[in-house]
Amino acid sequence: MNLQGILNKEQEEAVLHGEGPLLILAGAGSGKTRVLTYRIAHLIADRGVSPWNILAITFTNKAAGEMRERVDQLAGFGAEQVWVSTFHATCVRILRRHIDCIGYQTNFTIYDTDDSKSLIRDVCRQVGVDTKVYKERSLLSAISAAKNEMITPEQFARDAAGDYGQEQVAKVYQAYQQQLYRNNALDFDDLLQKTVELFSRTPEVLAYYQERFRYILVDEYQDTNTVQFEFVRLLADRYRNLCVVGDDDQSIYKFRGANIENILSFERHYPDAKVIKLEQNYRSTGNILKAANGVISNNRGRKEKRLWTEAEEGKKIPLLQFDSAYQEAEYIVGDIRSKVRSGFYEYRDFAILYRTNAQSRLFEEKLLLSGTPYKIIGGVNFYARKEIKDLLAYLKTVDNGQDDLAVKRIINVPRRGIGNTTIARIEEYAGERGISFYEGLLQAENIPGISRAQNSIRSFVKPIQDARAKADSCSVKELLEKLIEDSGYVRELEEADTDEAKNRMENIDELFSKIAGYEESAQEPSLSGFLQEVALVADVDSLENDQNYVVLMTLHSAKGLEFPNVYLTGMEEGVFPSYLSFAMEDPADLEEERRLCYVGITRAKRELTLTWAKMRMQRGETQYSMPSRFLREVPKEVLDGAAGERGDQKRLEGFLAAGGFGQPAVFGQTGRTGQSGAAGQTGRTGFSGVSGQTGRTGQSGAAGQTGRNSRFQGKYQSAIMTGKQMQVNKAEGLSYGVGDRVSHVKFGQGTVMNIADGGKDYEVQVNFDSCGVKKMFASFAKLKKCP
DNA sequence: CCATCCACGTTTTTT
DNA sequence: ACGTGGATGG
Repeated sequence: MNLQGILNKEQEEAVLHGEGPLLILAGAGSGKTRVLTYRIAHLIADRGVSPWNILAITFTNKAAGEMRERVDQLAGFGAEQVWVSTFHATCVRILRRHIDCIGYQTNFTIYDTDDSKSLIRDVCRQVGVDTKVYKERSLLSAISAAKNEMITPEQFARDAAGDYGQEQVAKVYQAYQQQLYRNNALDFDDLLQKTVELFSRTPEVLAYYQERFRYILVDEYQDTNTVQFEFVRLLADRYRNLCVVGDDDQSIYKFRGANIENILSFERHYPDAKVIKLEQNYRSTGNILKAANGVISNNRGRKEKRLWTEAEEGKKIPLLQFDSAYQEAEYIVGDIRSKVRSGFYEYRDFAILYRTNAQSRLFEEKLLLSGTPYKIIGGVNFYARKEIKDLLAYLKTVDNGQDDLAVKRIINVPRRGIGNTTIARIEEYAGERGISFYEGLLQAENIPGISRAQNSIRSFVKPIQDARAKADSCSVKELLEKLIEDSGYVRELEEADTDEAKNRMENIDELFSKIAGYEESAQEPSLSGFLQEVALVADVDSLENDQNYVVLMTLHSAKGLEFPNVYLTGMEEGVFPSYLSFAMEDPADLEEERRLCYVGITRAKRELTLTWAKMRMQRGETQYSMPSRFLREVPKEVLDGAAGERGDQKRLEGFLAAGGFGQPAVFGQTGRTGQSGAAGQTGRTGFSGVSGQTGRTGQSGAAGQTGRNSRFQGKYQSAIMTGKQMQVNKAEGLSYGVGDRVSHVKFGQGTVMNIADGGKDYEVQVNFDSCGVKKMFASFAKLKKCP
């Protein structure tokens, strides 16, 4: 493979490294993914390593997907044999084959955090621990921490002896683990922990995987916790061809067990390890890098390194002060719009970053008001929504009746008149006989004291038994269709006829699209396969590069991403750094916040804007804050002098005087035209040409919809309330009209019959070739116009 | 058994 | 401010 001119000296050295342990300390933007992918390609092409013998591990599905793509491109034929996946997915794959060696069944279900919490609640009731004294959340994090440190319930109990509080936790931990086992379920931590247990207890299984994975590469190594480290260590033990890439300055997950020591002490574990530092940054301008270096250099206990770049200095960094968070949001949205209007940037070039999810609210409001397309990453996960969890519980029950939690979740959803008393009786009956809750239901006639519920139980069990009978011959889609029909789930929602019910229906439709997507892409689609995939997806994974919208997310979610324009917002003492990080007196917590700041700054390629507000609402209270200490740590010479001190006021005034956006005066103007003001604006400035957004911009002015600012605001407020992520704004307009041919992921092609303005969205009526007329919401249906 | 009301607790997040 | 979950009364 010819690497000439593609890599710098250090990168090349890392790529060409032969056998043995290798630690790559890769600063932000130094091309670590490039090094990893080229290294894989090099191993295959130049060293004759079989792709089959390579394992590449990442933390997120998105990172895995990206690496997969790049490896496939680079390494060409055979590349698909390389195992590229997340820690958790890797473990699931191994456990599905071998977990029977340690007593579980291979069709185990995976519990998410919500499931774990419910289980903890149940368990606390069982063992008589008061959840008012011992909160589920803290119990769960104690248990999770124990699992990450590979402390078994028995060992935990031993260590806890004498400490009443710890003894209670130990009791819960033990019972929790037992119940998981009975439910044939694993929580997220178990996936790692059980794999390590499997390796330790069955040397032949370990030997198989050691032999299989002769070359192991781990990305984001600074985020590994103790179990993950142990997992990697065991796998690599035989051939010692372990290559890890990480940046101790970007370790931001200590709170969930990431052990920064893993990277700092790699050389201790592998004294013969080769260490390569990548310090040349290819992402950001000189000023942005200086800011990042300035901030991070305040941390102690880090590996010394200094990012440098050959790139130009770039623009100075505006540091803007606002009286309120409201104005901060207004300014930023206006700034984005004017930069887009200038024609030099598109919406997708901007990211608004903040410390906590709650801060997204104000930005969302302003973006909606101005008709700017945006996407919020994070917040409530799609798969964490009630209706979705309900339906998945139905599917889980069909797939694996041993999951008591899933069964109990839906036994009375929709309402069947099965209450706590009945459930307790069944639990008791099943407990005595050592059978699962669902098996108990099947024998309901034998259970005394629940005669009145007999019919209800039958009406719950029947649809599930029917579905089971068909599970092998039916697609997942057909199975779920039948289940929601027979169980009356959708009927209940239809009858409710509220906005909320409508929203849920849309989410259910979305779930069907996901199922359709799965069944198309999977090699051998199956119910278990679908449930497994769904259990391991996150929200960041849904970030699509080809969509044109402003992205909003927490600093944590932003790691690994880059944007031409970044706004680092809410830079206030108490917000960022979070008050919790200095209330606890552990200086390590503050250092983690500082790393977070470093991560935020280094996301920016061309322009970075730092903002803070003197006043903002937090938890219903007005809070006044001082500027963040991190702002002081940014070297003065890279800050935009004109923007400092009073400069920001000037800018703001200038901006507003120039017509800005969003203020009542502007709305009055646009409203008057009766058509759509913002559309006129965007049209004039060549917005549609630049953005590549099709769409009749004539529809795009949200302001044009109503003349009255307040009414308009109310309408959009309700859209915010629903919590639905408006990936495609109504305000963006539709790319199709009545009579056009369109296609839909699930229903295929059809003809648009009608488009009605449904308030916060368009309701589109389409006559599909395959299944007739359907009504759907435009923002959700993602209809594509057929050429 | 179910609907309604009040109190509580709110970082960050993957999987 | 806001949603969740437990207690309470019908």
